[in-house]
Amino acid sequence: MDIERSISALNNPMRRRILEWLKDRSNFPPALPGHEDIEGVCVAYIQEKAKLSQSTISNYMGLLKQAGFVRAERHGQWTFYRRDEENIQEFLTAVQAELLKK
Amino acid sequence: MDIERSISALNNPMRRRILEWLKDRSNFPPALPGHEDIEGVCVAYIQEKAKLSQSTISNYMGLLKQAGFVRAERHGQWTFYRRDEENIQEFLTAVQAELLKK
DNA sequence: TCCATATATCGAGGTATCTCGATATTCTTC
DNA sequence: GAAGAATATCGAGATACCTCGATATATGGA
Repeated sequence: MDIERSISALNNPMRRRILEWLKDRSNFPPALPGHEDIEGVCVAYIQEKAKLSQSTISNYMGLLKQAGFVRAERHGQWTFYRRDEENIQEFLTAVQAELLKK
Repeated sequence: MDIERSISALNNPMRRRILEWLKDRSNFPPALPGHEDIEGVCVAYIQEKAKLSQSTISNYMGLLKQAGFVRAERHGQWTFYRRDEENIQEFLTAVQAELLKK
């Protein structure tokens, strides 16, 4: 858990928005046929919603992954990203311990 | 409460360390004579501990203040900075609401 | 094997942040 | 009001971040 990297990843409005979008699969188009049971959203869907370039979104997801906020799972040619709730909770606990007085 | 500005202020290790130092007055030299009852720490003390230039620390404290993490109080030629626990708590609640799923 | 698709990586231009020294401002004291 | 001290602001060079298009890599299908 690298709090430095995590805060840095959060220091960008679009990356935070993506994290919010990923709370609910229904923020994105329906799953690809044959992939209905896979948790997570492919990069193309996130890019479409964010309206940023493919390389930027791929980079963002890599940063969010390094920060521990998301997990990536490859299925065929797609990479599916989903939130890592445990790590997110761990980060919140850590930042709270660092910021709060007692 | 500008979460954008707050996260940006936290996105620097020394600024976070200063916030931690300010949890406890005893992290700094004793109060100046005649100012024993004033809450907060003057810029010079923070600078001495941080070992960064005066202008940098002044700038950092300004950023922490804009972010709502500290309050500034002028007494004569000194500016005393102290943590704003209410705003810190408010920030933590806000970031938790944004990050946490339910 | 060759091609199309999805994603990752690379290189670069623009912008913001970091940090400093120099200077300005504010306040105290003589 | 002049000098000195504490802090704030300014200007600048170095570094990091943002974002893109171009290219590379991996996968699936004809």
